[in-house]
Amino acid sequence: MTTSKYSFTLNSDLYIKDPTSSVTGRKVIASGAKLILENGIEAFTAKKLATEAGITEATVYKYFANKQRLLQYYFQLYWTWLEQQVKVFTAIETDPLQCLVKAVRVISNIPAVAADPGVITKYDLRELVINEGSKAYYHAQVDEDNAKRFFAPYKSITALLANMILAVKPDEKYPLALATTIIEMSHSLKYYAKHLPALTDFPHETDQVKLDDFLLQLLYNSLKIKP
Amino acid sequence: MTTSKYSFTLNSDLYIKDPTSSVTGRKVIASGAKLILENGIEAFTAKKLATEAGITEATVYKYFANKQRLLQYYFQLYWTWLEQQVKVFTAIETDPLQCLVKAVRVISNIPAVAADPGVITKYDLRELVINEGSKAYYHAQVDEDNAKRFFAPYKSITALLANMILAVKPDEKYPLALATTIIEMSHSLKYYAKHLPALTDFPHETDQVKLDDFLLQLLYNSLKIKP
DNA sequence: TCGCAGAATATAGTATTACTATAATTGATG
DNA sequence: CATCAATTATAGTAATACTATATTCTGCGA
Repeated sequence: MTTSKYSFTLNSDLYIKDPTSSVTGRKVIASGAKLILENGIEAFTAKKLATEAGITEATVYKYFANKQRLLQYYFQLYWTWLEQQVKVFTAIETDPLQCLVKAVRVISNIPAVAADPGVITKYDLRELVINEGSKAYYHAQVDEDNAKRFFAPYKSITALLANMILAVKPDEKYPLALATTIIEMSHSLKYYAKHLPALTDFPHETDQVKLDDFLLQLLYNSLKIKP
Repeated sequence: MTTSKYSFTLNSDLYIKDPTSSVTGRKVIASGAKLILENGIEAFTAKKLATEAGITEATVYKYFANKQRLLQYYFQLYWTWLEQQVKVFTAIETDPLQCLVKAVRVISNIPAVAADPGVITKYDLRELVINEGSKAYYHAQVDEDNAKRFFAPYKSITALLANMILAVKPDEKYPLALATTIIEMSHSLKYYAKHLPALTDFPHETDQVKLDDFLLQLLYNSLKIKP
């Protein structure tokens, strides 16, 4: 059952042919992620992907119409997976606050894991989304793409977190904006810590602990709860 | 003295020839902003800029090495100007809290103003930076560019806000991260309100008031102050 | 008024990219 | 064994992101 590595279904408008449906398709996904991570989406081309994957350029275009779609595929894959993770890890919690705290920890912190060659690790996928994810929607076609529901998983995890916030503090005026803030900053502060450390108080890439602490503080304070 | 429209000096590594030093250079800046705003940086080319400005493509390259540099020029122009604004508007405040509140309001809210043809309004410049600004640093060359101090103005305004935070709450553990959060969310929530309203609680573009309120709440709560 | 320098133009050219098209080959299936 | 889909090999196009160079224009000082 290699195909069911990711058991959820992604928006089929993202691809021309489902890349999980064949060995070649999976090579496209894996090599694409590797190259985008290494040199960024701007330097990434279909030709390089083909060479890396040992296939032809034409084949790449059988799966994805262009590199924007491939990026959006990773974006959707990541957020869909992360929402699942949040659900799995919070399922055991009964206390709404513990539930929320757990959710934030899951969102903020994905442990590195031994690499499975030829498959992207979640850790890599996360780094890809941290580095390039915003380009999936900071784009002239954002409204079109939104109409195609390409950002549904991102909205979905935000709504999930917002509901958890409401469960703790039912009169919170801005649950969605607060959820968005937590989610967005968990990504961008990690990028800043690595590349623009003057924008953070945790200048070392290793300081995941402080980032988690900051986000939880922000949340506790917003909900007016003593930690 | 049209030349001194922006009286501060930008990092000269950003350009090959100072675009404020000639009529042609100013046309490059104005037309570039117009086109990038209209269709995004991806669709923007030197040829289109040349046509729009009524000059030749070669001339464009006399001013900027590539479109990434032009974008970074707008980015730097915007943050430099905004920091000045913050300084000007907070100068009259003596109370640290009022000072901070004023700063957040200035950062979050730039009034639209009648267009001066051929010159970018601050309102447009802000929209450009909201839409495309993150691409100035979410880029494979971020470390190189950072070494060239291209992001200094962005760091500077963040540091300014962080110091204002410290003035109100000297024991704040994460002043920089909090300042970054306020600054970043003031931009991205505005973009989301317009394009991905499901991520916010203020779905109409006009709801600047709620965005301001959200950011101030976030700040008050983080500083544990009653509004 | 001349001559000069710097600015901009006109023109051309290159390597690369982002695709699209098509015929030939392979490989699995019934 | 025939067939059908997947993939390849090959080719081609329009656009992009520059770079180069010779020419023209413009204002300025001598």
